[in-house]
Amino acid sequence: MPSQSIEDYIKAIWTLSEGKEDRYAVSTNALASHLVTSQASVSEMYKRLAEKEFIDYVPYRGGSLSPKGRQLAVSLIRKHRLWEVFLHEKLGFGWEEVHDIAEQLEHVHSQELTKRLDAFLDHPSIDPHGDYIPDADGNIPKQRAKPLTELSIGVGAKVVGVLDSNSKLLSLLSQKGIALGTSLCIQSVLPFDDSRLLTLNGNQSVELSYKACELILIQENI
Amino acid sequence: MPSQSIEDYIKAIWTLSEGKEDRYAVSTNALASHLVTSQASVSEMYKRLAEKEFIDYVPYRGGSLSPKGRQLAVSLIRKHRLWEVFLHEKLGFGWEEVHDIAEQLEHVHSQELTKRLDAFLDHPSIDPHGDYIPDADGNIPKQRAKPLTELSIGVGAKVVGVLDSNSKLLSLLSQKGIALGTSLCIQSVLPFDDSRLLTLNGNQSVELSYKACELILIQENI
DNA sequence: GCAAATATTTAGGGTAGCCTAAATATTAAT
DNA sequence: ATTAATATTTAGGCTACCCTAAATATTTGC
Repeated sequence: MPSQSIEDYIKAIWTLSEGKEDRYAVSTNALASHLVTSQASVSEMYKRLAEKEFIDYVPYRGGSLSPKGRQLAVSLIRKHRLWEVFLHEKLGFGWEEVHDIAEQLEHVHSQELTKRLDAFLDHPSIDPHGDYIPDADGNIPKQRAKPLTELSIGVGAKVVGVLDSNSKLLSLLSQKGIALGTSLCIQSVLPFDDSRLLTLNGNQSVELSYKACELILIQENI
Repeated sequence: MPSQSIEDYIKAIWTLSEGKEDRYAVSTNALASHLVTSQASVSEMYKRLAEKEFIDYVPYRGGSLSPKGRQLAVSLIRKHRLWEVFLHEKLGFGWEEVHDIAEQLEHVHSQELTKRLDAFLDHPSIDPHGDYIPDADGNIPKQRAKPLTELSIGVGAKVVGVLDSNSKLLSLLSQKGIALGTSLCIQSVLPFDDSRLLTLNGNQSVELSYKACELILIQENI
């Protein structure tokens, strides 16, 4: 059973190499500052992780997840996000509060627990921050959700998250009737300030500033 | 934040001194065999725990929980038992499966989580094994539930647990209509084999062997 | 292409836990 | 009241992490 510390490192390497090419090597420096620890500790841990075959490590070149490492990382991400859904949906925590608690819960070892939790939550595919939850086989859409500012006019899409847990943004959105899962489409882009005029759920019309649109993550309908 | 190891020790001391007088000192030996560790480790840890004021420790005389230690122990027991209820009631785990997972979950630090979990579960007072769950202030009935064999004829009581997670016993009980929370009273004790003739919930009559009665925990009505 | 800047590793040390074996205290038995 | 048995602590050592400071690689800027 990997220690909590090892799990934290593996998850951090995964996070820092997300979106990068396969076998992207994370530098000692980047990992140290992400984990708020010393470079010496990372260097030491890289050796341990390589020894246990969680990463491929070439001194001075950083570490990249091995298949075994990626599997561990993804299972941690899966657990983390499932717990976030639980905390938000079932216990009523705000999406800005769930992270720290999920950070602890993700280290609980029990495949059966993860399976049952997933079923209890009705097999969710996104967490309260709009991040995709890897499925039981570790598959996760690599296509990142994109900000609303990058959506073309007339293309249907669904809100899958926000890039900011700032509660002011959240209250603005709820005021406008925008929430996770809301279907929308851009009617037009207003002149001068680039505000978007949106159609929500096929009927309601609302206007949203460029500043807010930048922080809303959407997924285009297929 | 106390380490997981410290929490395990404190909980073990609490467990071993349950039912004993206040400030009962647990011997090094007893604790070592309970935790399946060496006596030397316990001796060492006793010093650390005393230093941090979780216990009172007199060398060669064992350790007893301080108020601070008892508070930590009870909060762990509370979390453990609440998680057990969650795993059993919400995720459908059998009562024999919940212990090991709850053992991990109890170490998650978040008072708010405990509070919300408690509310989500509707403030349960006993766990799937029939053990009392300490309330938010750490109060827990000291009066242990007693086996049905010790209940006097004609005295009303409520089933609060079983002493065996054997599934055969459980299916026997469900067949007879006995479950956690069932109110009952002993009508009579049959000759020769000491089987009990019970009245369930004020109406239904069933017979139960001495062997089964020994394993059923009840609490007398007040 | 080489010096300066930067990144990384090694050296040397620390703490929390764990262990076994040896030393010492306590308790029990005659 | 000694001795024998048992319980407990101390001594000495191990691993997994963590740290700072020093040494060494690599990269960058001219």
